[in-house]
Amino acid sequence: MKPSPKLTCLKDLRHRILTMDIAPGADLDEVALSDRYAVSRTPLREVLQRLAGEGYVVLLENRGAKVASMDLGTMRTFFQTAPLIYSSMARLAAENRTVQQLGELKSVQAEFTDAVSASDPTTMAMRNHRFHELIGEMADNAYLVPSLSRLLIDHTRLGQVFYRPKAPAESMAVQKACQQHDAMIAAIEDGDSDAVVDITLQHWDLSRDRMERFVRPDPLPLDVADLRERTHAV
Amino acid sequence: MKPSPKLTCLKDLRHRILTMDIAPGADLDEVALSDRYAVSRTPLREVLQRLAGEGYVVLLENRGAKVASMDLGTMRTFFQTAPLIYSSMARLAAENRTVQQLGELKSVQAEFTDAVSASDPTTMAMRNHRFHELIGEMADNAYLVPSLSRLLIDHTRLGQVFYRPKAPAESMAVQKACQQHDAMIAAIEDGDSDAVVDITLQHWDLSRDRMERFVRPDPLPLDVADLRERTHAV
DNA sequence: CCTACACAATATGTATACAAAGTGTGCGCA
DNA sequence: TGCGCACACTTTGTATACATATTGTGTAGG
Repeated sequence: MKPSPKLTCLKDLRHRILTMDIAPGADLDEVALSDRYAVSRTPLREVLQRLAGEGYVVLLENRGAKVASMDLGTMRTFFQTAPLIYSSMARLAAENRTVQQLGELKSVQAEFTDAVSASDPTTMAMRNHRFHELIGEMADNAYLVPSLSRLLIDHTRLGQVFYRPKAPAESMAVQKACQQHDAMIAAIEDGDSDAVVDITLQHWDLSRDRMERFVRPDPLPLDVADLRERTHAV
Repeated sequence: MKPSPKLTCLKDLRHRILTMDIAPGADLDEVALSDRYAVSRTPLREVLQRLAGEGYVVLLENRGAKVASMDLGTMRTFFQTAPLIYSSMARLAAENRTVQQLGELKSVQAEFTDAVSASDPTTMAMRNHRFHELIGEMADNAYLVPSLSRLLIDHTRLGQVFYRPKAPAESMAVQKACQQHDAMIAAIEDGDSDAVVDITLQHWDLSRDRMERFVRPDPLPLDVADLRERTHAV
């Protein structure tokens, strides 16, 4: 039962896009990719079509595929939309989860914790992605899942910075996020909709703070006296 | 500038699925379709992949494509999700619409009114679809649009009954829906978010009532005495 | 020197032939 | 007669060759 090269290609491209190994907005060359994954252009194009359907890439008529970009407009929309979808999904997950899904969620959370301990940012990001994707599956809502998936693509890409803590405060934030995951699992297991929505929104606030700090970091320290001199110098 | 057969195929399949000319759950034969639209299997398969990405069809590994079904679980989710997405989109549309989009919306609404006057159920359904799709475009939210699109697919299919009025009461309902469209346009033009959300929810309630009546119609009139006799007879 | 057009090079889109997987039928055997 | 296996048939998946569109470059003309 070896996995088909096509499926490998699909999953690897998803992975590389989420980890920004392939940058947002980057052009994808069909022949280069079909060469890399040892499939012909026909199935490769089907993979690209599928990735386009999932929101990972955009297809341009007669001008190939490129990775979905993350411009300012996108980000604005992202911050506007995320809490609505995340909280809706959380509520539905608490109502509709199966025991099997709950087990898988715990398993993924354990793996996530391992990655945190190992300080492996990429693995952390991917397992966090899987964690939230699973909550989407639990919600069992075919209409909302596509929205969640698209949000998670950009969340995971934006959140890379989250898992590469520079300052100790950042490291603490990851710890806290991890605890929130545990609390979410508990609330989902209890079927406590209100609790899981509450924790989810806290989780979002934490994540948003980090991301906004990345987008709009603290200004570099200035030496005012020095600045004044430069002004005169010119 | 003649349209490519591929694009014709894509649009026509969408149309036929929405009008249930191709029934929910129906199997799609690649060779039959590629024959019908005069394209080879390669571009046809790309069309199917794209339709799958949009939620019109589902692709089964090594077992072809079938039109997205509308089972009980789907419908339950549909009724649960529609008001959330519709009202969110309405609010965003009022905030983000461009004047050009507003013009197009008015134009589509005029066409819809024409179809109502002409009592052309299929055209009504398709123009109603386009009307709400446009509101999605106005909302300018790449994360929510896929959810709206999927809801509209099922709404349009389910709502066919809406536009084939049997009783005078049904005909009145269509008139009312038409007026609500006008009210939505006015509210969107004014940028009155609260108003458009309010009207949108009323619009949903109207539509939902009709659809639920279809799903769970009034029971057939019984002659109780007669029923009793039958019971004894057995 | 800049612009515009033409042609070459590259990349995408389509058709067709072939391979592989799935499905149904019929025959043999218990 | 019922079950199971094998083989043929149908359908889907992949590779490759060819057609078409886009892009870059070079040259001629203003």
